[in-house]
Amino acid sequence: MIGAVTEEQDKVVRRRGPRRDAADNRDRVLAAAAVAVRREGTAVPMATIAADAGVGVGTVYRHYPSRDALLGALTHRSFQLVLDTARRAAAFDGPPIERIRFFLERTIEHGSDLVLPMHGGPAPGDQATLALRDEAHRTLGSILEQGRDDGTIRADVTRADIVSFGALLAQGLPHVPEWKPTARRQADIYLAGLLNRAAGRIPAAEPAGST
Amino acid sequence: MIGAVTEEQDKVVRRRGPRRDAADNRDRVLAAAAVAVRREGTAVPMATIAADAGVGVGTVYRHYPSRDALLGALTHRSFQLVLDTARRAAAFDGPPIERIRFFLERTIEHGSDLVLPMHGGPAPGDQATLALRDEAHRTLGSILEQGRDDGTIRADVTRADIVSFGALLAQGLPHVPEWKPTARRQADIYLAGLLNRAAGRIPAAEPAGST
DNA sequence: CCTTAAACGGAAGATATCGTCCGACTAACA
DNA sequence: TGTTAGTCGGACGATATCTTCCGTTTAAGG
Repeated sequence: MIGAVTEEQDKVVRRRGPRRDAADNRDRVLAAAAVAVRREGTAVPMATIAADAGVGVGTVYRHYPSRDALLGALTHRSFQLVLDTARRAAAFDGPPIERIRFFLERTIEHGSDLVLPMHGGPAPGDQATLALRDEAHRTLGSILEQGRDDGTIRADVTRADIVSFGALLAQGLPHVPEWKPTARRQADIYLAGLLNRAAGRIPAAEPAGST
Repeated sequence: MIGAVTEEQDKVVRRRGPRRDAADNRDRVLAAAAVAVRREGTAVPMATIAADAGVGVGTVYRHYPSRDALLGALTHRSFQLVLDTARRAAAFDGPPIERIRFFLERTIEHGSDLVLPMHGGPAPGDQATLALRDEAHRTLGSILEQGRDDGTIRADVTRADIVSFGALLAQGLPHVPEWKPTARRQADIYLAGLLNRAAGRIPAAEPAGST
């Protein structure tokens, strides 16, 4: 009996992996959706996404059974990118303010890959994505605390402030065609505002390589 | 003959003014549209707007013959508010940085009345609205120049920076329910970043009027 | 090369939304 | 109060978009 059961399970568990074309199309649909959603909003026709991805509508619906599923996948991917960026920022070699700068600049560069703010963040039931978001917030929070502890960053700034500002920059303004340069300027001004004025200009430590 | 013609023209020219109920409904539709568009995006069904305004769809279409006309009216009104705010800011009694603060705070307060950034600014052919926008930009620019001239504001900041940031704050983040407090914090940080650090606190040169 | 499970595209029925049209209603003026 | 131009609401036919379904095509293992 046990042997037979094992064989059956084996058959069920060892299903073939996904086909190449399927995996490719899945990615292309997600990428096309990201661009289309930023361009036309979340109500963009599925047919448009399919056409942009170079596949049929049927293929879109096979990979993402509904519009919500597709938007959910988009959101998940966005938060993956945000968390990844936050972690790289935390590992960046430099004072806290420069880590935050790193985070904001990278976020701006991601551009149309970040679709999260446009339709309300993670769905309340999407635990996986919520976990990603929370971890990203925590990571950013730890950077901020370093800056508060060493006195270089205003003590009244919260991690929610940084996160909100990053989301604002990622979201952009629909009617500004070349958003990135503008976003970089905004970030520069904002970062200056983050510094603790009372601290004057800290001795900049060593010019570099003082790790 | 001339007399007869004059009489006819008189009849044509002296049409009655708009009826009370018509004027009221017109305003209610615009107000409802502003809220609905911010809540659901520019693709919000006209029926929803009509219901929110407490009128029939026919009434919406009579006042605004198409969705574009309605969005155009929304945009026009938004820029009227922005220009008005900019002018009040310019007349505000205080140093340039406080005038800019006044502008940003007022812009945040307007909240859902400002719908402009969500669908791409004024239509290219809408001269009246474009003029409103340009005048608002100029007004803000003059405030900024005062700050640059007296050395209190960073010289590398442009009026486009201020305008973009204001638009960002007005736009908000869809998934943040209580946006205004967050926006006020962002503005506070940004304003700090606007100040000219090198200037330290300069002796204010001449109090003013040295133009 | 052959077999087969899986993926593909797009036609088609079901829905949702649009914008028009017209009979009923009412504010404004005499 | 009577007249009437102007306004109101919402039903309706046209259009747009959604999602499913299935015959055809293809990647991958034997």
